[in-house]
Amino acid sequence: MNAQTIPPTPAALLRAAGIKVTQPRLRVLGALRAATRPMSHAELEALLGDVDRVTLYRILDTLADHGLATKATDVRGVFRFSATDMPRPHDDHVHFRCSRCGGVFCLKAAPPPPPRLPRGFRLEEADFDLRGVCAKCSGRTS
Amino acid sequence: MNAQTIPPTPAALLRAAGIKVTQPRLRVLGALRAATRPMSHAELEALLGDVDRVTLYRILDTLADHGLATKATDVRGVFRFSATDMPRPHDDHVHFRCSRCGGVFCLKAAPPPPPRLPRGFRLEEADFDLRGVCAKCSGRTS
DNA sequence: GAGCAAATGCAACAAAGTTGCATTTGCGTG
DNA sequence: CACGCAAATGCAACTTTGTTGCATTTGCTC
Repeated sequence: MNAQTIPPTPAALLRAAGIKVTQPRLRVLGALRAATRPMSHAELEALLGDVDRVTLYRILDTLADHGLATKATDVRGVFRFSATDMPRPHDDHVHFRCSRCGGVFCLKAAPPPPPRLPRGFRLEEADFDLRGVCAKCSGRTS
Repeated sequence: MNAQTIPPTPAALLRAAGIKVTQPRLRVLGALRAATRPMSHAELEALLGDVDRVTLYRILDTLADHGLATKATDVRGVFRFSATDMPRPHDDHVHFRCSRCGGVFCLKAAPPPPPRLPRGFRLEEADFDLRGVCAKCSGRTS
């Protein structure tokens, strides 16, 4: 029980989680831990090259099920995964989505304090999602 | 300039917007104005029966472009349309999405006041979107 | 009523996921 | 070390949500 400053290898993490150590899983977990922001399935697929689409979906779900990754949906409703215990810079956020051009703007405003949740609910992430018309689009009346 | 208490017919609205009055448009706008909540493409398609999928998408976009409908994305990222100037009961909202079972819970808490927007931005809707684990899912450790 | 642009309908495609099934692989056991 | 079995992978196919191209039909103006 000595303090570990060396980050655990993907293989050690998989073993510790009690799931088989396979080549695809090592690559996915490695990529996830190397990433600086939550990654979508499409991004990981492009990054890893030749992993099977379905296998990648399943590996990501498995990692999330065993606590090695966090699964969250982004503003567009697309799943994004990040390695657990990795620092996540863009976590809580205020977004503005332009309903005309579809652009997403990240506002610098701090997200408001979350309301009290019903008993048993555990908060993990919060997005304050605003929609309207951005400066550029509100210029042209269309 | 006399006060109109009679709601305008879909046909009158289409004409006023300067777009052609067609059968599919009348049906879509009618359904939208009869609906009590923002409708997804799939819901409208089921409701209307035999409108072409693509035509329905295009009609909805046309109505939105001409101010007769409002296009917004729901929590899942799916477009929802509502007739403009119709009362929309579920507009501003606090949602909690369970990252494990995917369930959406509508919290009774009032949405927080929106932050100040950059110049030129016009706010139309706001969602305070929380994610985490719901009471039922946090029961079973899995 | 004729002509033309606009709108519709159809086929096809794209992105994001899911499901079923056959094959391969990890790994505990002898 | 090799054997066997469950677990993981890879492939094909299908779903949902949305978009694009093109031929045909329809609304509206003259």
